[in-house]
Amino acid sequence: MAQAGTVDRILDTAEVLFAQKGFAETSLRAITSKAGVNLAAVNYHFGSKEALIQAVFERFLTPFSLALDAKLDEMEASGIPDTPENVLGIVFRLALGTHPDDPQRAAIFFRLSGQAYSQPQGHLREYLHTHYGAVFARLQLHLHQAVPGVPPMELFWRVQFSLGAVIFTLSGMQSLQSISKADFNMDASTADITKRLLPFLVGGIQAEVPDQPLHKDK
Amino acid sequence: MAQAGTVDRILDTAEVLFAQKGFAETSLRAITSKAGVNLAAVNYHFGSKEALIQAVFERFLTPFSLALDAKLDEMEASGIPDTPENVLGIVFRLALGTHPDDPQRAAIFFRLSGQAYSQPQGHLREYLHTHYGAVFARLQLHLHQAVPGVPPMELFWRVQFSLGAVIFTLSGMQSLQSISKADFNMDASTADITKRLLPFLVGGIQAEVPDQPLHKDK
DNA sequence: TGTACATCAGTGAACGCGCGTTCACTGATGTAC
DNA sequence: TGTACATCAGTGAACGCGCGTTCACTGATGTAC
Repeated sequence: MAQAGTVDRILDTAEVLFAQKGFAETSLRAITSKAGVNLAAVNYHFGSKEALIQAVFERFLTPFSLALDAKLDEMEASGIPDTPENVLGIVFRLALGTHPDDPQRAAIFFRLSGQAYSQPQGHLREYLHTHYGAVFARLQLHLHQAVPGVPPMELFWRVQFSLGAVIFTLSGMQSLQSISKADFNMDASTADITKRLLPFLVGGIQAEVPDQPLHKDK
Repeated sequence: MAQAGTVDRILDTAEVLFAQKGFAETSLRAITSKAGVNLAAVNYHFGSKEALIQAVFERFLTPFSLALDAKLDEMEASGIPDTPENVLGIVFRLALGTHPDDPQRAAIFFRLSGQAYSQPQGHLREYLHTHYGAVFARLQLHLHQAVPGVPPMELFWRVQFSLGAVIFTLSGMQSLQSISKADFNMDASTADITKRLLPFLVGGIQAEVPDQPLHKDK
């Protein structure tokens, strides 16, 4: 990968920097200088910073969604039951990838996912919905079967809450790790944190839905 | 408030814009033009944008932490038990304030809290720890008594996860509301969402802690 | 009471900086005849 | 085989823009003598 082409070097570097600092906070100058390519190369190959972001998404999400589809096939074929642990566990293991100790990978995945939702302009979200909406819907269906007592809309929001917990935590990892170290004298790897996250999210997603109406509906 | 002084007009406007778009995304020109004051007035009265952010925090958090202290006094005096619902409920009601239908207020509170943690430079976090660390520690103590089975460090992380769920959701409210409307044909107010959040967070915080060691410890 | 000076809120214009983007250009490789 | 042209990856420098900040300045109010 040291001698990879310009396009791949840009994508490799951009992926890491975007995950570490976010899209807006990562300048093209930072990417190109770290990648050892000319500043103008990004606009030459991708057309714009926005298009580079989209390309990073595509290169990352395409293999992920294929793997997720395969895992769900496998799950259905072998009769593994739909429980919140199983469904979320699949996503987490895929997000951590084959290198569960690589602190970057899960952060990249969830941070990219999160940016897609919080992006004010819709085009990125629209792109993702078009290309990856089917897998996401399939995942949500399994989750719904795992917690049939939670109405779809409630589940929609709980998935958002979960995404928020994951993204916020992984985004602020550096700060949080130093607090964790100061208060408890203990380091915390990404793998540790995702293992702490799973029970928390499962507890939240399968929580009982209060049956009183939500708000002033007599 | 229409005829308030320059300093208050800046603070009022900055608070709203910071909550809507975040600190980095809100320019001094946006604040001063909306507030109807001169651009240079911010640096004249506060010294820098960073100091303005700190002033917004102070004006918001001082009454909040006083009210929280009072509520915890009240709770202890009247013998209301420490349950996750009660402890989180207090925070939520205070964050929503006296106007539970004001979509801004909760967003301001949680977004400000969140920025304090995710800020890469420590000075803002240090400032908050000095001025509001005591109330926060008291809150965490009550939460610990509400879920005695969860070790302190696990609880620390679960509070982070909760913060993340709240902040991420409220930050992306505009986007999420349009998705919610498109998929379920239903509007969602901030008050609705905080009501959905409470059971989710309670479920997550009181989830059982897996007793197997976390990672490769034999 | 009048005058000189100090203080202070507020202003308009400019400064330097980093940003994404653009543009004219180079040099290597492929293709047509 | 040689020559003219086309294509394309990559480059260095500049562009315009919005940003936070700075600076000289104004005008009103207070204070000293």
